[in-house]
Amino acid sequence: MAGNKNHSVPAATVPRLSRYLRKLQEMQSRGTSTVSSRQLAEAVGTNPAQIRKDLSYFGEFGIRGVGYDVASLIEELKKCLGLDRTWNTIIIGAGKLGTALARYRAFQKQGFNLLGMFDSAAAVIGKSRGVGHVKSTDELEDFITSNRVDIAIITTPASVAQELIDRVVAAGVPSVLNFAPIRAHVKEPAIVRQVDLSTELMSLSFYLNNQGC
Amino acid sequence: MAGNKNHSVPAATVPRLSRYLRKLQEMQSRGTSTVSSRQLAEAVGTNPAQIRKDLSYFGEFGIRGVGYDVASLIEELKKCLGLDRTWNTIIIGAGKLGTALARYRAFQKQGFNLLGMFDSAAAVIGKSRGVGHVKSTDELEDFITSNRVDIAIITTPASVAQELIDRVVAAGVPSVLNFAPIRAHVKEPAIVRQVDLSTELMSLSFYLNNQGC
DNA sequence: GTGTGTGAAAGTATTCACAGCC
DNA sequence: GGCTGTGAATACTTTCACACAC
Repeated sequence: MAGNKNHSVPAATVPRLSRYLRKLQEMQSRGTSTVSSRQLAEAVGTNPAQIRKDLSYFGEFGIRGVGYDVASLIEELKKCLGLDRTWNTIIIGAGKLGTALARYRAFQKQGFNLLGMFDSAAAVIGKSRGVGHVKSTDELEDFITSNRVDIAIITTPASVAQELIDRVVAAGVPSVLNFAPIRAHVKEPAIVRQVDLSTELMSLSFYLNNQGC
Repeated sequence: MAGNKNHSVPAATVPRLSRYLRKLQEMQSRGTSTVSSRQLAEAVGTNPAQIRKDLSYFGEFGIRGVGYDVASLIEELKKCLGLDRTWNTIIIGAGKLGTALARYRAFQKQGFNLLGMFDSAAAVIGKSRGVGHVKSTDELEDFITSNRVDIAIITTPASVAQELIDRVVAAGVPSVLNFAPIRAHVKEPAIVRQVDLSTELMSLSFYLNNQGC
């Protein structure tokens, strides 16, 4: 069986695949060569049937009575997740958070290639922030036109985030990872994901506060 | 495992409440005093029924035929989310990301009070990182014993994250917000939430790659 | 025997649609 | 007229349980 289309893959499955991948890579580095759905489920904190069901959307990767070969399951998952290629990224916002991400080289190893950083503050433009010089946001459109940019990572203040997202999407960037504390919107067919510190803190607050309201 | 959750509020509702709150605060600062579920839904990108259903788990906050009073809905949501009080936090890991979070004062305004930062590297201990001096992780247990710490924010490398989480939870911290790229586990009744950059990037990769696998 | 792959069942979440109130 | 609050309906997700392969 070949050519599963991913519009039938449940949205909830996708982030789990990346957690399976990470755990499998960790197991591989410790010398594990075979794993059952039960062992992997234990390691990532889920149910074995969840894992088998998730994998079943993409193919049959296991051997009955045995389990999964760690190395080949890693390869399959990377293929499913589109990690058998390189994605070009830019970071917009060269503050502390943007700089932290630029210097976080771990994801370069997974195929995310940081092409450049942009900021609007004269004080940081031209400075080195782990990936060449910081460019002016004025140059965004030109840069996107002459380089394939797959993912724009937004680490600007909330006040300018949506405007910058609109600009990069209009210039042709197909996806956005937004760290600014706004609910960003993009025009179809572009896609956006949010990383939202304050929502996570407030969720903790809710569960800590379990006699309130 | 037996997961005893708060009341009967769906887990999916909780993070949405914080997004409603953020948008309402933004609307209030622009002078809006009344809002209908349709207007709020439009602003946050969801369905009006979703909002009414989410709010209905906590009470009846609206006026039929009119909508919601922005100011009083803000107050109600803050109460529901436990934001009518102060939560004490610490940051463990004084690298770029930890420092970025420490300097991000926006969440101080929502009632999250940063008590201190901890690191294990001699080079940063004692340095100023936006909130007094960075303390040694050796002092964690003493600090937690003598100060009420509600939330530990983990911004360390993956290799030491789970060990530090185990230590702070054992010392009595009831909740953890983990930025390290591991799937952290905590012993009941402590709670943990993950902010996972690489999972988000890989999810984008999956959807960008829509003819793969 | 062991463990996968998968329909069916159970459990959650979202959306509809309308009664009731302003 | 408008809009909320909510049971009912739909859609989605997880878990069960067992046929089947090793």
